[in-house]
Amino acid sequence: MADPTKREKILAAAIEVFSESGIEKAKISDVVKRAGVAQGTFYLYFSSKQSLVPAIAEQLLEEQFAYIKQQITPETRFEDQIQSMVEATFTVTKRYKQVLALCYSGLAIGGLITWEKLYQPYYEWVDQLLAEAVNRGEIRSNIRQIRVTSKLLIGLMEEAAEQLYLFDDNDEQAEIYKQETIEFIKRALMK
Amino acid sequence: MADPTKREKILAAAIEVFSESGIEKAKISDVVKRAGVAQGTFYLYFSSKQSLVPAIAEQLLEEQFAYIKQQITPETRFEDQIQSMVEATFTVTKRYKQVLALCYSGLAIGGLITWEKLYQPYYEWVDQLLAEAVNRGEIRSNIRQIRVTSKLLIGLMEEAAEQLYLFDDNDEQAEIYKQETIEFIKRALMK
Amino acid sequence: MADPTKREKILAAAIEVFSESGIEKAKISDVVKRAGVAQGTFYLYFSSKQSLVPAIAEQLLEEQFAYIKQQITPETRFEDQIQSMVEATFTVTKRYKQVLALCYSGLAIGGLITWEKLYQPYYEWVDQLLAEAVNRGEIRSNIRQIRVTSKLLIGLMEEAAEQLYLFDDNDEQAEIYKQETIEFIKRALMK
Amino acid sequence: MADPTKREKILAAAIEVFSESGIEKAKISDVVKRAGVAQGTFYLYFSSKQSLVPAIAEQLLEEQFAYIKQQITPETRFEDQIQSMVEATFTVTKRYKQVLALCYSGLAIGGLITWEKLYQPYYEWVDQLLAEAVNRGEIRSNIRQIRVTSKLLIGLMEEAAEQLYLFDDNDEQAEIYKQETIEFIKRALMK
DNA sequence: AATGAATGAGCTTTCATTCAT
DNA sequence: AATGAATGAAAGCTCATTCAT
Repeated sequence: MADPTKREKILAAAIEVFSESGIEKAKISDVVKRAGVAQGTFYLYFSSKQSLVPAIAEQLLEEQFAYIKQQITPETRFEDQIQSMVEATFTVTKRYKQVLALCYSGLAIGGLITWEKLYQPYYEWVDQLLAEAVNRGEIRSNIRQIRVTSKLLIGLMEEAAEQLYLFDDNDEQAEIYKQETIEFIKRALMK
Repeated sequence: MADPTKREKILAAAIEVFSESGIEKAKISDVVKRAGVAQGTFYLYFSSKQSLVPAIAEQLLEEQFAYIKQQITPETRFEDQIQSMVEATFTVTKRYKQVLALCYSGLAIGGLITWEKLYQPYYEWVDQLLAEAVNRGEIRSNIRQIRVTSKLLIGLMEEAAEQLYLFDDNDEQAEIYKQETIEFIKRALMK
Repeated sequence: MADPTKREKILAAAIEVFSESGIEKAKISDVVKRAGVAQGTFYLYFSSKQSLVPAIAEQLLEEQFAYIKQQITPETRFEDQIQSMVEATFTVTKRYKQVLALCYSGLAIGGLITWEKLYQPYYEWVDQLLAEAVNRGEIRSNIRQIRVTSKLLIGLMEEAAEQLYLFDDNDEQAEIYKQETIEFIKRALMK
Repeated sequence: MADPTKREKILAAAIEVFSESGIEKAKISDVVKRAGVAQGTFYLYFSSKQSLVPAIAEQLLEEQFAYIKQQITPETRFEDQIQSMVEATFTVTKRYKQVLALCYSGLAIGGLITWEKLYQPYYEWVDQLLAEAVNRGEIRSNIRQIRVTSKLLIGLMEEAAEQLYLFDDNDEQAEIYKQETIEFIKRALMK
């Protein structure tokens, strides 16, 4: 970690280039050009083109998670928390839609375990949110395994946002998607 | 469609090779070798390597959709239909887990529209299922837009199955995942 | 061996290029340019740049051995045979001096066994020559192991020729080198 | 020669690395790592990677020559001297077999003259040995040019040792190789 | 329709060398 | 004298695609 700046420059450039060209078409030569470093410098910080993908995914998920956490107030009602989470998920998905698809595809190729590991803190955080809501009596208590529900919850929100922004790419429908998702979740979980 | 047999051989070989090697590493030369045709023959049936992906996806989705449709009886209660759909989705996902991730990634790169189009009949079919259930008074009638709900429904089931088979890859947990998914959906939609 | 012509073209070009540039500096791109084939074609006939070296060595040794064999009459006296062999060795070494050094160095890197294998027929042929001369009573019969003597004999002739053409590169001294070598061998072996 | 210690460390490391990896594969970065100096330090003592080869060769030949000289007593009979020289040559070749092939190949590429120059003192020393033996009437006096005979003599001994240790690599045959070589030389030169 | 040898653009990666500190 | 991060040219090799047969 001699010079964090340089690694970061490369990573940032890589996110841009990968977004624009897709992972297959992206050339390291473009990445380094945009990062303003020499070709060889790339290999001081990353072992290969492939090894960029987890690094990008990590950064993205971290930003994403940080943003969502920051939007949620722990003390509020679960109902409001859901609304905030959905809003946050849609916001973040919109911002990173290109790269998210990319990461998904990049990791699908060989790094499913990595992906799972990166989501771990997010899962744990939602686990806790759910557990507290159960304790407060806000949501049903017949959940067999909280982790599974957390995954369904997160999966559903992301699925909805991806449907909207990746496939429909229709911002006018945003409200409908969000409301339907919130309603879906609230009914599925709340008493 | 002069010689359906040859096209099908290539497609089947491609599904195998793509599953084994991933989309990037897969070589046309391996596909044709396994299909038992010459290198050039490939280009009589497909315009490029890329063009294989939608073709694979199409075939897979068709099989998948056919299987699910066949499992569902139109006259039964929505509750039973959900159960059957979840079962079917898990079954199909398990069978094609490798290739599904692949297709997802392959299409994510450049063909999101295609993907959407391929899902069209599936969406329509679920739309109708939901509409009938609304008519029968089995599920809530405050659904703003049926298509959005269909997407959420399908997305949730696939998400759950993928979580189970792609990430956890833990067949013992299957029952828990299924039950939780069914419970989730029933509560979300039924009166 | 679909098209021997193309492989041969590449091999011939490689011998030229390798002679001019040395093995390290030689570029495959130059080889194919001179051979008049595409870059990729090279890899249809050779698996790598490295794999050219044994192929070149093989061809060279074959030519060399063929030439030497053709110069020697089996029925003549051993004394005359030695003279012819030395002459032939010097002739051939002179002709291929560039590439011989090259092969020697190229094989020294990783393929000593190959080198030994390529010499096998030459060794056997000299073995026989010596055996016959022993039978005819022309050379001393206290040779412990004919193969060792064959190797010494061949090694000495090549060493002498290489000294002359690679290091001294002085054609005026040729006669002296040859005469001394012949004298050396005759005394060493003949009764 | 500001800091002989550092130069020597690099040289010693280079001999090791070159022996293990061969000259092409050997990396300066490995050499400096093993020498325990920084990458840039290398270029304070050597102008390039290529320039290492003559330096290595020089050191090796010096050691080799020193060892051989030390084994030979000037006053003894030529017959005994030959025996000692052959023994010494085999010993040294065995010890340095890896690096010798390497040097040979390394110099073959571009530095034949260097190689010749490095051998100069060895040639001169053998010249003198032979001259003295002629004077003492131990070997035949019809040698046309002593230098040529010295080269043949040295070449033959090294050739034999290399055959044994580089190609056969069969220590059991050592005695046969040595005896045959000694016999060969004695007959070739002695009255 | 079928073949498969030939193509060649273009990629990643390596590593000797430099130079600011 | 010493460092080691940074450089960037250079090359081996791959593989989707073409085309003469």
